[in-house]
Amino acid sequence: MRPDRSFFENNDVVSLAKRLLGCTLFTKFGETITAGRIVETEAYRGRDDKACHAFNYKRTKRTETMFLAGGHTYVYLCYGIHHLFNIVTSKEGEPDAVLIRSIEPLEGIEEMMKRRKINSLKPQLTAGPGVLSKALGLSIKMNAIDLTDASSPIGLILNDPVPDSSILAGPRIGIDYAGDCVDWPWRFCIKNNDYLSR
DNA sequence: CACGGGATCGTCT
DNA sequence: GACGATCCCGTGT
Repeated sequence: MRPDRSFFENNDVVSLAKRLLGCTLFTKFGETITAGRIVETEAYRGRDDKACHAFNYKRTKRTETMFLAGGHTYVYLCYGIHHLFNIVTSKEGEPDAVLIRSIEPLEGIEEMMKRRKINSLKPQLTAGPGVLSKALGLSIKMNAIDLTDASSPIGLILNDPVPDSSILAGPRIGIDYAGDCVDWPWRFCIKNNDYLSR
């Protein structure tokens, strides 16, 4: 089942990034369902994290979404091409988010391959924040959607937590500009999974 | 396998 | 007007 608001309003975005590993992310457009198991995430925290778009509570048109209550989507365009999908966390006014970096395909694999224009099942299908969005049909148009609304086309299913012993932590990707935050080990993945990025 | 570059556009200065 | 929380393909070894 979909977790409720209180799950997402957790103010510890780092532990939530770990908790989201193993959970199922899906989209349902009409009768078309595609889904995957989250295997890689990154935490971003507005309060003190220079890698976060909303660092130091910076409000712009784009970051406004991150200030919404936990449980909303935050989707933005990267390098003009890729739509990166995040889940906003913490209470309204506290701009934290978890970037979903990789999923392992579960359902609607044919549809995902069609969207990706790929004709064989390989990690490249959904391993990476840009390609996973494409596979699930996510785009910037789906910014600020409420995941706790049972009628929303995007949803999360809470599964059993992945034990710490199966989680690998490391520095985040592509944030060279983030000063002393570059080394924070806020990237998490499930050990030995075939669908990890890079 | 490591690398280098091109694609492409919303957002912020 | 510059630049990214990326990806893919080409080249060379």
